[in-house]
Amino acid sequence: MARTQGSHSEITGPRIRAVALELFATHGFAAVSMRQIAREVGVQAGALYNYTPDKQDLLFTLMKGHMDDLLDAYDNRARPDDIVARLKDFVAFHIAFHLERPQAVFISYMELRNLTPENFAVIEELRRGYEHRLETILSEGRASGVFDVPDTKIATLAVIAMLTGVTTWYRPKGRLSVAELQEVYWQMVRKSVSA
Amino acid sequence: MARTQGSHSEITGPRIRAVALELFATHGFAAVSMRQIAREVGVQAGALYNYTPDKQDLLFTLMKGHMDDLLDAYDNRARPDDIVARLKDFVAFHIAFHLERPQAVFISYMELRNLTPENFAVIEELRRGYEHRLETILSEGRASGVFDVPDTKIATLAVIAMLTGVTTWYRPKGRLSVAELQEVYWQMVRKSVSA
DNA sequence: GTCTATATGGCGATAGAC
DNA sequence: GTCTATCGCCATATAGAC
Repeated sequence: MARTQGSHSEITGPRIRAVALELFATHGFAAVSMRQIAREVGVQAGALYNYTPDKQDLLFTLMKGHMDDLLDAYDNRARPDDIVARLKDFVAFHIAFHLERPQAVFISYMELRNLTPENFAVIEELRRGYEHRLETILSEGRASGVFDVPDTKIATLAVIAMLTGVTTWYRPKGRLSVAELQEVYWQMVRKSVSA
Repeated sequence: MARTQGSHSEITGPRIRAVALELFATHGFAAVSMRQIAREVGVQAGALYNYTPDKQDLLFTLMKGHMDDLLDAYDNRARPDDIVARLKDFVAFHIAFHLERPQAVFISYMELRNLTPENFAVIEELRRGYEHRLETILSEGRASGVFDVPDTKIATLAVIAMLTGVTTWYRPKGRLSVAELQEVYWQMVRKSVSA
């Protein structure tokens, strides 16, 4: 198929997002320029605007995509009937998912304040939806007497904060495998909410 | 005492740091300009350089001061003999200290990547020192059979991540008092490391 | 779809008058 | 100690040629 010289519509778009993800995660949204992204992609700065209306939209697209992936991945898992097993599954899922995409996780936690209010509201709503899935597990378990937590809302946030913390220090070459990490964290979470 | 017109050496320095703290926490280091800081302080941009050699030093001073305050405050507390009481004290201290200065906490976690490598190393060392204080508690408790944690290093990071998480959602006008929060988190931490 | 060129404005930091 | 003025540079985004 004949192609205009230098034209790569199917390649350049994803490349731009991949480069932006990497650069935003490393240096921060505000510290990265469109020229820097263009240089890394291998085009001139003006060409970026064929793919994104502006820099803000580039950030929003990355964060929205990450949250959609997170919710889709969780909702498409087999959901154990047993409530303890369901909590264990959540812990394992959260750790594995977050360790697989550290850059997207980093951006989604650090760059919230660089979103416009409208975009922030969208991401915030998705994040709350994810938290709600864990809170439902804790509430059900408490109702049936398996879990004992003074406040399911706080317990939800506490567990998620604890689990997400792994992304700040985990290195693939490290002492523990992901499976071992999942087990260590599961024991701590299990005990922290146990009756 | 006679004073040169417009000269305020004892006031301007602290004012600059207070304004920078506020603006860095709200918008991020990279997104805040020296002109913005100067405008908020009420001086011209050039005058800032009587107090700081550059923007980087302003950030480092804020972060270093925060870490020094944290370690001083912790080390100047009465330290309970009982190991469980010592862990409970750590939990209460960490929550109270962090909730009292949300902006400094925010900067210290979010702006690490905007430090020069030399400055980063200094902050990192202080942070490790703080973590070490908790790890010592967990190790002693495990040795005496009071705590059961598979890995004191991971347990340390997990507990700190969980506790620091309160700063991302706590609002002074909220449903729970700081004392109630301390109690809720203490119950979760206590159980998570219990034998 | 990508290029070059440019409009428009802000940046960190410094010099020298007062 | 603060001011005004400025250096040299980079920013986002757009226009129009190819």
